[in-house]
Amino acid sequence: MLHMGHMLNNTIQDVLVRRARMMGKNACWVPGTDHASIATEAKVVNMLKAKGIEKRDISRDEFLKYAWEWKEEYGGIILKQLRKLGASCDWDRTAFTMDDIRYESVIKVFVDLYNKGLIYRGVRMVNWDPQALTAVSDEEVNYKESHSKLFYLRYYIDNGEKCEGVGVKDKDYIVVATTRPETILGDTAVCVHPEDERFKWLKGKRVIVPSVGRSVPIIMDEYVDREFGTGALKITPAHDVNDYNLGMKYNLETINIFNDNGTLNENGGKYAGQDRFACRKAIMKDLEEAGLVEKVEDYVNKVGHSERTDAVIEPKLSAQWFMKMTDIAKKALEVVEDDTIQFHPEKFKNTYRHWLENIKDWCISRQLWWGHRIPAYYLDVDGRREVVVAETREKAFEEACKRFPGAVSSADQLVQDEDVLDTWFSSWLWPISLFDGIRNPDNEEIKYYYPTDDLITAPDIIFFWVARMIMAGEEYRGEVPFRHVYFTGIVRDEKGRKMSKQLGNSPDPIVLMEEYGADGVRMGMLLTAPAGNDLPFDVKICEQGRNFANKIWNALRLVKGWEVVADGNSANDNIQSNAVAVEWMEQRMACVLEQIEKDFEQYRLSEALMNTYKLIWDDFCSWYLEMVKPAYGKPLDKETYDATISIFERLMYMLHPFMPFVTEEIWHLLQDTDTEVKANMVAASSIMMQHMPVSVFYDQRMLEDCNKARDIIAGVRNLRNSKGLSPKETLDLYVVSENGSRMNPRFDGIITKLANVGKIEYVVSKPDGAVSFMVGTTEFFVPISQNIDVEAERKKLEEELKYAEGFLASVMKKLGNEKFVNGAPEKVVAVERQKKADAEKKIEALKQQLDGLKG
RNA sequence: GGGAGUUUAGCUCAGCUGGUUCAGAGCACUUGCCUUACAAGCAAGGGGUCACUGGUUCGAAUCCAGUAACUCCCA
Repeated sequence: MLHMGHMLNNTIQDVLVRRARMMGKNACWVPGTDHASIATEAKVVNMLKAKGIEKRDISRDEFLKYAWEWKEEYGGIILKQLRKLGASCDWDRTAFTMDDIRYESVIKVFVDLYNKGLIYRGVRMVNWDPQALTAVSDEEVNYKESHSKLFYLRYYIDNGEKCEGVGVKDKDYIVVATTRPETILGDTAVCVHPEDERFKWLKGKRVIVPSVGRSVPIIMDEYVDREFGTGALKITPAHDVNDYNLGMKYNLETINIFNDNGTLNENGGKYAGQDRFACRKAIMKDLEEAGLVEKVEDYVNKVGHSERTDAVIEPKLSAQWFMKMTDIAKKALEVVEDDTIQFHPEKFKNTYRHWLENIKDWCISRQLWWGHRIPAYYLDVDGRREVVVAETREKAFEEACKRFPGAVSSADQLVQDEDVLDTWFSSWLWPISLFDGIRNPDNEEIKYYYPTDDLITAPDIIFFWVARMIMAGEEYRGEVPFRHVYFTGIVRDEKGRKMSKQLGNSPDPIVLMEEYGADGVRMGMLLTAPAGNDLPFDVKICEQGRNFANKIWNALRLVKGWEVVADGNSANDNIQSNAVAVEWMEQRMACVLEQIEKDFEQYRLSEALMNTYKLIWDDFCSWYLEMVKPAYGKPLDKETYDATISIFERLMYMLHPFMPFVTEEIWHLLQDTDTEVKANMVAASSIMMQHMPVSVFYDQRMLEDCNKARDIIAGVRNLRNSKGLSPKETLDLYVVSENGSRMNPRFDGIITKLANVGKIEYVVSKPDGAVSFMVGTTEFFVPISQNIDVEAERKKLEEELKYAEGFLASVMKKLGNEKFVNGAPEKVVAVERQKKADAEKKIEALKQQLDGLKG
């Protein structure tokens, strides 16, 4: 099922791929799914159980048949849902980690790495998932804080007699603390620190494991943390990694007390058959009764849980396949350190480095059936068990004959390893195996598409997937698999909790899309998702997206509703200022486009979207369309109309990567379809095949002039607002100009229209019965018919004056500081001088106005 | 226990290698408008001691050190 994380991830991918496509690139986005070994196997096992079938009662082949059926039924759901989101993948390339090409690639790689000596089989302490009945890798263990108990148990000194734990005098026992009392059944030593004064007397002695009665040696090793518990540590080599290492070092006996499913085995004595947690209770009860418990404390520790089943992980000694990581990790680190691969945001470099510098060998075997079966074949050679590794049974047989002549007489005698490979052992080849680059390393596709450009992923699989893809890339292409890795945030609910199935706090994306539209949801997600930041998701942000789509739709209605006349002169008298409006909008687009291009270069998608949003809503809808909009019932000249359509069209191109559906629809409706030929052409085409506009040189001066005009318009509107004047009432505008300077007159028409001003006139001093506002250092007066509230005006002016004077004072302080004038760059000082001049001019003007009020 | 990151408006976040009136954006909020595209809207407006303390500097949201809170990763 699609969840919000998928939505976010795929929306981002789609934005990038649509943009790249519109920029004329051969953009390729291959969709695919993995086989999710553990999760899927668990589902299938449960499904069979519901049918009354136990996995152990059916053959491997039968089981796989059910698993494939399951895959066929559910495996494609996500891909189907992605289409609703608008994901513009290369759908006919859809791949699966267990389809033929990918399966063979994985096997080939395994054999190759084995032959290179990078893969080996060994008995190691692994993370055992007693529920899934498989080993999992270090990365698949989550440590969770848990409130448990610390049990203090008495280990009596062994005086050569069996100790039954009764009637023993003081000082002839030591106390050992443990969180897992059931594991005493496997204890084979007690360890203390060699420099711990408290325990020096124990040297060479032995103690009796409580209840068990086994005599074990005291060993002394610096590994022990003297501060923890009592300073004495029980050693259970079969069930703890550190204990295992000590066991190796001191040649201790290793007693395995657990079955694979977490119950006690025959070594558990009377507890055999009990679950490990039930046994813990039972054994504590018995120890209490035997007087072997010193005390029990509350204790908070971190307990490892399986990423897949959430079962408490049991360290278990078992034979597994591993991959050596040291050398390959070095290369993978280099290419990120030197920015051959860039991370966005960069901070993930730290996480990445830390992991690779402390990497351990990768446990790649899983005791499951659903997955790529390990191509290792065993045979008996003079009573020894030997292994050959080859891509097929036949090849393995050849190999066996060569290495062990006469050991086997037919391929059937070889016994294949029962285990499958970690799912990530297939995913890590993805960028290569997608283009069949493992089986056919020189094919045209892999040569063309590899290395890829962008990987979009969640930070929680940086090790599982990202790091390992880089390793595979280095190993099999001698080149990185991608140039940029964009880490998305984790989608959280409004309370900050990660959205998850268990909590049920994730909205169903499909329902959300029905409510707000796919475009609305896409925009909502992107707006709150700067790279790498967690994303506190609230369905409300989708509203903003929906509203935006609605806004654009209405703009289309407006534009398409205009009556257009070819003869400009008869159309209206706005033709001059319309031309200015068009010119300004073109400049404005070029300017914002430049910013958006920068945003994309830096993978700041939410910024790019916000800039597009403001360009369309504010500049285009609120300003431009209002500038050129003809009066009610009046037509528009064709030139302006054509320019408007062209602008509208390009804005849709810019928005298209973010909101593919509404832009596609509007683009079609914007087209001129007056002949059948044109209509057919439009119908056959798509906005996604059009060219993305690119930034061009723009006139900064013109943008500034327009900003000034916009400020003047806002000034007049503000005045209307505060004086309660209707927008319908036409006002006059007087501009104070003592030295004859003029504003750019090209915007006069626009000002008169948008501010509903009758005339603009330059004056030397204030006219009567007028209120004022300032833009920059220029004073504006608007005469109004009603009485002016002198007190209110005075208050307003005094406040402005106070601010200006305060500002001037701070500037003067700087300029009065010799160190500043001498030390700061010329430019900075000049700016301060300009500030001073402007502030003085403003203060002068304000004072005059105040004087005028008195009179 | 080790490491990394974050802290700026009610909320979510920009603010690049110190220097324009630098304290920003979107949303939310307030006021006035059913103005012939849009009330899912229009116009205008209010709002922050840049976590805290100290330092460097002519000048610090920005650089340095310490403190606090939160988050993530690893063992």
